[in-house]
Amino acid sequence: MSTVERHRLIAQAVREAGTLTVAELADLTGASDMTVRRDLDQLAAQGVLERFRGGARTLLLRGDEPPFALRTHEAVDAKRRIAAEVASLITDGETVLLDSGTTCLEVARLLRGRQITVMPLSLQAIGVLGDAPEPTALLVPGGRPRAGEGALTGPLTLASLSALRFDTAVLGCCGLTAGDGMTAYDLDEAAVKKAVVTSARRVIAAADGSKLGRTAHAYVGPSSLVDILVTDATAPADETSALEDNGTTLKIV
Amino acid sequence: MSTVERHRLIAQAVREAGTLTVAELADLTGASDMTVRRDLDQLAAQGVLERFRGGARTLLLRGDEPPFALRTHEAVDAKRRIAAEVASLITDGETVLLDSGTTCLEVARLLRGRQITVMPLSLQAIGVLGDAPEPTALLVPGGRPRAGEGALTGPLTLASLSALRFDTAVLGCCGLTAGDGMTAYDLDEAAVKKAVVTSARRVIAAADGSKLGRTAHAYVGPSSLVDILVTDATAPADETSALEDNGTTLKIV
DNA sequence: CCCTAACGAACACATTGATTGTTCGAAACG
DNA sequence: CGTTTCGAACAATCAATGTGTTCGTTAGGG
Repeated sequence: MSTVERHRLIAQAVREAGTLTVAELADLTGASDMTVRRDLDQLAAQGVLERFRGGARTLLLRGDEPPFALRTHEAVDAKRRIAAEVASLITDGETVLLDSGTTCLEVARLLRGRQITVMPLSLQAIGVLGDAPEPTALLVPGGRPRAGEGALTGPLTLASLSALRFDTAVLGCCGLTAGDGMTAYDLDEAAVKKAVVTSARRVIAAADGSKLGRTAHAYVGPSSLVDILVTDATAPADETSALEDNGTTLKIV
Repeated sequence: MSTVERHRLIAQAVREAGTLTVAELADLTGASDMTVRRDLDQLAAQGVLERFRGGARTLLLRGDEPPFALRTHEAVDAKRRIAAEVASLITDGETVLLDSGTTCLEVARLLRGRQITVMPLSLQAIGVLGDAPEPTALLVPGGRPRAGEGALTGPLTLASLSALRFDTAVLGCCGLTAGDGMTAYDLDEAAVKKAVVTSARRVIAAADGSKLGRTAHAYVGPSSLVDILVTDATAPADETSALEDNGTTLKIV
């Protein structure tokens, strides 16, 4: 078992049980207690759980978004396929806005070296595209990164968005339904997504099936603002057809 | 010999000779020709030199600034000492502007975890501070990164700077003299440095001795806008005393 | 106040990834 | 058309990381 697998296993177990001891987790993972202790320290630093002497307890409430470091390793190949489709929808010469989130980060990797101008809205994507080879042009938006997520938000981000217009925006989202529209976990991020939609002529949403039919806290806008939705086959059929009725073009990979 | 040492050796040799063959460089470095070829490809990608069949020729004119990747490994311990002094001049709770350049990047490393708000003006520094532990707060300026340097410039950067005020700015520079003032190699960077000075209450310049008495192309402003200059003992004494006469406080480490 | 369990530091070991050199077939230049 | 250079592939080497063990220290409970 790799390190990240064990981290996910521990995070999930602690989240479900609420509280677990080091010994229980060592037993569960098959690793030594020292390794479990090191894992718990790392997960605590990521804000996933809280350490106490002898074990750990969860910090994530039900419905909370799992931290970025864990989401990165969930539904990996679905995200990769979705990202590949999104990248293929982008034409050379375009100016592209790239949202934060793990799926969009995967898109960023595929855009390296493409002949486009891209403005990524997360620190991670900036890192990926920061040393991209020619002819890719990078634009950095201002902003304050959300802890753990690296998603840029705030007045500087909104100002950067309002100063520019883009051919295509690639949007990630936490929830998307025909009824409740697009939603995000974080209010500031939702404000950024709203501005993104305003600044872009074409909006591509990249969301694996688990996001469809789900509703998060912060409202972004109606589903009709999504021109193209790229998702995978795990998306519920009733939801996708309802989204299609609202005017969104579907790409299921 | 490490990889970066060999790269520097090759870059310097090609720069001085103008043109060298793979065989000559393999002989010089003691590495195999395959390794030299790989090195040349990497240096060509960095814009240091131009590949041709059988060897490479320099792209750097005399007086040009060597690329970032090479400067990082020059005067390493002087930069580190200067950076340590700069970091010690910054008080907890301050808001700090951090310029681009290799010396300021070293400062960024020392600011990780400090209780400050910091806005770095280069991609590299953003990368270093992007996952800084609490209680460091990061602000990202907008901008277009200069190829190879990662220095953020342009209207978005200027807008971000004009929207904020800072307690302290840490400025790197390419040249600083009492007579010609502060100068940079790049016009856009000079414009950013001007805005930096305007947005900061206190200006600390971090420049190793080689920068003093040197004048580059783009004018930033008179030396009197530097409140504190942190440099090392290789700085020419006549220059430092002239700067001191202009009102700059000296810290020689 | 003491005892026990948990912790963290230090070391050894394994595994992984990066770097380098070699070989060989392909391509470029004269 | 021959020679030289190049690039891909493979194997060897080295560094870095992750893991487990040991042992002295510390925190908390009785």
